[in-house]
Amino acid sequence: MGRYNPKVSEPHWRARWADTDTFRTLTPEEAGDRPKYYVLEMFPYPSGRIHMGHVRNYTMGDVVARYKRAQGFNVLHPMGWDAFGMPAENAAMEKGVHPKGWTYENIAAMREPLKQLGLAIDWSREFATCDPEYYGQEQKLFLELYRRGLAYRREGVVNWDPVDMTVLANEQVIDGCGWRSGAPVEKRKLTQWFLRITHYADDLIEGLKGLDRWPDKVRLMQENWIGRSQGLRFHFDVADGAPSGFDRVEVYTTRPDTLYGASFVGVAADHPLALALAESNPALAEFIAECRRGGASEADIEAGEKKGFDTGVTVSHPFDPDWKLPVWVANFILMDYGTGAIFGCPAHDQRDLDFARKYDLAVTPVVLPAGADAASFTVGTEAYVGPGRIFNSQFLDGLAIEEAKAAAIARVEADGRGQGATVYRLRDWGVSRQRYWGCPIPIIHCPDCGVVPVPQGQLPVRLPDDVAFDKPGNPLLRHPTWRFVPCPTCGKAAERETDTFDTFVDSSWYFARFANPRADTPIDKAAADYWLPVDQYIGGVEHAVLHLLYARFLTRALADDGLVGVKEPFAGLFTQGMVTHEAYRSQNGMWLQPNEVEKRDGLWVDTEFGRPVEVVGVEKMSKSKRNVVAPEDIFEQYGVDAARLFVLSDSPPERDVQWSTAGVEGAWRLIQRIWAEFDAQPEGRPGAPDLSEDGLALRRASHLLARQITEGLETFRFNLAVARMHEMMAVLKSHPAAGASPARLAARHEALSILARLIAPFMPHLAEECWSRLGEDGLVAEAPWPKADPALFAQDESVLAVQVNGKRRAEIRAPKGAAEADVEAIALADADVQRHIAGQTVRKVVVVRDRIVNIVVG
RNA sequence: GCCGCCUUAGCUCAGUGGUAGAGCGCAUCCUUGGUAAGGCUGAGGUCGACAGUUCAAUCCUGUCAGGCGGCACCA
Repeated sequence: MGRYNPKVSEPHWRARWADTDTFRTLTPEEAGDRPKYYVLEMFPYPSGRIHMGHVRNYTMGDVVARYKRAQGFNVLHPMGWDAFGMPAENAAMEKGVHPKGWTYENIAAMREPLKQLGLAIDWSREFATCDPEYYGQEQKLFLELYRRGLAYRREGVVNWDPVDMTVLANEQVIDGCGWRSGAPVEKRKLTQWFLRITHYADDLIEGLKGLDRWPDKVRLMQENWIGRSQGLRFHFDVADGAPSGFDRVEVYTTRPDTLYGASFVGVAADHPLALALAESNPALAEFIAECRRGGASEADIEAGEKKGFDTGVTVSHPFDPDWKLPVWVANFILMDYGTGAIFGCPAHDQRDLDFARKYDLAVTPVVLPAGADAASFTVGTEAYVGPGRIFNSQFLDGLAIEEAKAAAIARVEADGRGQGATVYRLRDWGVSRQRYWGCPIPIIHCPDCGVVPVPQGQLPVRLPDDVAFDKPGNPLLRHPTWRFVPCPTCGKAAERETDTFDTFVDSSWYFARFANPRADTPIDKAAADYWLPVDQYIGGVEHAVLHLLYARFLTRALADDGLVGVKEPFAGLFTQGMVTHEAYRSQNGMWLQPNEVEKRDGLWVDTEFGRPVEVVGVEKMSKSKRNVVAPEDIFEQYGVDAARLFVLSDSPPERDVQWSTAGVEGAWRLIQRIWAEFDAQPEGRPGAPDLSEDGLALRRASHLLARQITEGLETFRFNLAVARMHEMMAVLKSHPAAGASPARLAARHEALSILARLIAPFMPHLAEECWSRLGEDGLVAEAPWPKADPALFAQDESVLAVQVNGKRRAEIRAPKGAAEADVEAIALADADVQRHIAGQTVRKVVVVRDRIVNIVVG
């Protein structure tokens, strides 16, 4: 007899797993006919500390990995490090440490608590993206993309983060600010490397349909992000006033049906026509400069004020050469979407209407809502964007919108003025970063030969160790020797590319590298063919667009090159919620840590002085609010299994879970209760359980539990599985070992054996201790998953509720599957039912087999 | 503004077209040789609001309200 002591048991069993290499992944040959299962959690950035979010993420993956192992799968469950990135350089600048040393020390510091979590991981496959063995292979992949034209270099307007002194992808700009620094982003012109993700825009959308084990939400977000739209691309002929060389204005529209409602043509401030006109028009030049300044500011976007400049240029309407439209430069037109020019149809587009009202341009309705009168229908301050019939539109009159679009496109195409087109919001992925701590782009710039790839034999291009961080900007650019190399082609003095990759490149293929992380090619095709796709990927929803879209893109690019055999890297995706905690603020406005406050007489006070403390709300654990609970402290106090159990138990996995002391104590108590039942069981193996009454209820409960927990695991409802464990404890308690008959003891033994295996994915250390206490052979981690015996659920009698006019009035027993007429007779004969239908006419009786009877009277 | 999700006990959440549930918390009592405790019993619900479909709605449909998330001058 004794309490379960995680401090002794947990290290013991971890040592056993390590000694026996329990979680080593089998080679395909070893696996034989075991099916493969690849479960992966998004690998961590090595910040140096693990947090509760890691605990939750990796525990979830571990639950899946252990469950699938028990089911006989050959499981790949690896771990690595997303190790390049800004924080290492910030640490270098702030503390004078080298990014490399800082990163590897952090990895070492995080590896220990992760191992302490008891994760069923094959650690032999571990790598960090900053290992030259990894990024060297990444350089090979890039050169392959370059060879195929999927990587290219061009000058472009980029998002420049003035704090991090680097370029950001569009996806990394949030509300006009850098996603990491939070500083307002500036527009700059730079020559950058891009990956041609737009080449796969259609396929990335189409592929979403097949991802039926992804959250709808994430698929929707990706679809919106790619932003496909169908429309018409065509040109207006310039009628008058344009500089030479500009005899056309190319526009894109999704509403060709409204062409007869056009009242102006608008171009972006950076449109070539606008720039050409500005050369001889100072007022226009000033307007363009103003657009550039204001365009980035959040307040202006918020206000949404439309501003324009009439260029004096006119163009001819495509359907009527005599109809002239003015060309305006407008601040709300984006140069990098479509053609950077539009035609304005104020009656049916709110932006165009705002603009037209401000500058007093014509507003001609051409779509007539059903029931409206063509003679009197007008548009005031709200554009009409609903359905209707086309009018005021010559040959389009009377058509529905979709018909009119087709007709207008057909006419424009027949006239040779343009054609139907698909346009995407998605833009190519800029991957150049002006940083040191990233994968060097393996390119040499030669004054004569231009862009020259680093030859395969000279890879990897290693980062130099001797760099200085005393100034902002990229140390590679300032390095005295590193970048000066001879041109591989002509041998003349040349320079290395000093930009490094966006770290999202590193994480776009690591899952494929795990198939064989020591291969001397980027991806071991045979191993990747065996393991990919990842069967279950788990991570935060914050990566719904960035990481997951890049990974899907790169996998397609690699598949087209025959390097991998699948287009979709992640067959199943689960996005888990955050770990939150109440935040506490003292009277003087200081944030207090959870371990600095306590509840006294129902009020929160600070522990030291007993002064009242305000509970500010439940927020994501963060340093700034100081509402952080360190996993290591919890491991120390309650054990690893209690921490694992708690992050799985209180909320559905996709939602946020609120960390609380009461919650982890509840987890601790469940662990003790489970152990107490094993501890109370007499040693030795009783005979096989029989169906005698003394053990039947217990047998039913344990087999039902097996069914329920299996279902909970299959559907990612871990919190439900934990709730079922709680219920099982009540059943075990009502069938105690003390004074039990042999039949009950046998049923208990069976129930406990099932229970130990069922809890193993959740509380692996406790499960081993229980398994061992029960006298079962080997490790529970090697034991097969229990199967429920359906025969136990068969019952010969069912209990039915009886309703009268929809209200429950009685309960009757009837043979299982009894005929409706018999059940009806039993129900009508029931004393309680008689009472409720007395004096009324029975109008109808509804019998739902084995469930309920409803008697309608009146 | 557009799109999506959520709303069930004090809290965190299950659940089902047919008898409303769990954990935690709370209250009462028992135990104090299982003790950083254990146990018994109990209270607590207009299933966000309204309307519709149905013999029957917490569940299906619609409208509204509140909360959360994503996108946002994308032509």
